[in-house]
Amino acid sequence: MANTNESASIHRQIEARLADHDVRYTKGRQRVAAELADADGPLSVTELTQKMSESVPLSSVYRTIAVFEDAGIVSQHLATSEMARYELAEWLRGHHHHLVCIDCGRVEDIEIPEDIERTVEDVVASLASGTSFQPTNHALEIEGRCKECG
Amino acid sequence: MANTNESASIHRQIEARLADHDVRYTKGRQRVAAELADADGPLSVTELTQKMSESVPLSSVYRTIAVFEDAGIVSQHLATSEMARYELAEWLRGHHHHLVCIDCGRVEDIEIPEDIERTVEDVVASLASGTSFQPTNHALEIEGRCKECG
DNA sequence: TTCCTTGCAAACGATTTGCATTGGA
DNA sequence: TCCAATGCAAATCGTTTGCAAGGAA
Repeated sequence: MANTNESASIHRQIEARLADHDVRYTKGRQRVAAELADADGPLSVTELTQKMSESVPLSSVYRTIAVFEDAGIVSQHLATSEMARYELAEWLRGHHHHLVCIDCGRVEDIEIPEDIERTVEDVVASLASGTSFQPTNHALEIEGRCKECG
Repeated sequence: MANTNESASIHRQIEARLADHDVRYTKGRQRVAAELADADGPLSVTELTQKMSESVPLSSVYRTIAVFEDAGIVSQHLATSEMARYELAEWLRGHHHHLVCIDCGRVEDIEIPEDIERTVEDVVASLASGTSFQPTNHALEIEGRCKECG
């Protein structure tokens, strides 16, 4: 994700998506997008703000996140945390899952081999088949202790 | 879970666990536990309070939840919601997963056949094997549209 | 000029906490 | 009696919003 080409491509896609929603891709929004694209896991608005060198009011970052969420550019991470954390949506960063440290709270993205992913999808499909629930997405969150807290 | 015997057993287990933590199983706490045992999905403190006939201050329910969480009796549901939702811990209600409606927000427990569960565990194990992350638990959240919102 | 965007401060809502009172062992 | 548990009100803290100033088309 630190790759320059990928990053440029992501920015272009975000710009296009925002254009569809008739909103501008301003510098402030670009900065937030850059941090999200660079992150290795979902970030809270506070973390996001701290990572941005120049001082930006929290409310502006909140508004940017709201615009992004509305346009489907970011999604909120499933968590038990007191603070919401956000990451680029799947169509931008690819399907992935999370390792959540139960001690320090750190969340790390994890990519999962295609064959295993297919297995998970089979599981989801077979679970839903008995019900009238129509699945559109799934999240496999793995809790445990990370390297540092191990 | 509406079964009386099961329910009685759960209360006994909770009482014992609380005793281990040197806290009493008071009437207020029993009422909260009863609602949780009766629920078919995780509940917010507000929902919990509303379900309890007699009026109880929110702060008391919050405190009960805090005590329960501390004793490992309830756990907080993984969510993107603005309000935290709680359910009885796994050792009390068994391992299960969730169907989350992306329209109405309703969360429903889903039990998963043993062979499929084993598959999920294999997936988790194989994902963690490459890392220094030590998994202790996992959650498979299935998002989609429920019967009513379908 | 015309709107969208931003900053600042105030408002909100979920959750927590201080303190005095109640109640169980 | 003694300390945990509770009710109430005030405090916190993440998040949202009103409004006026700034900026792009």
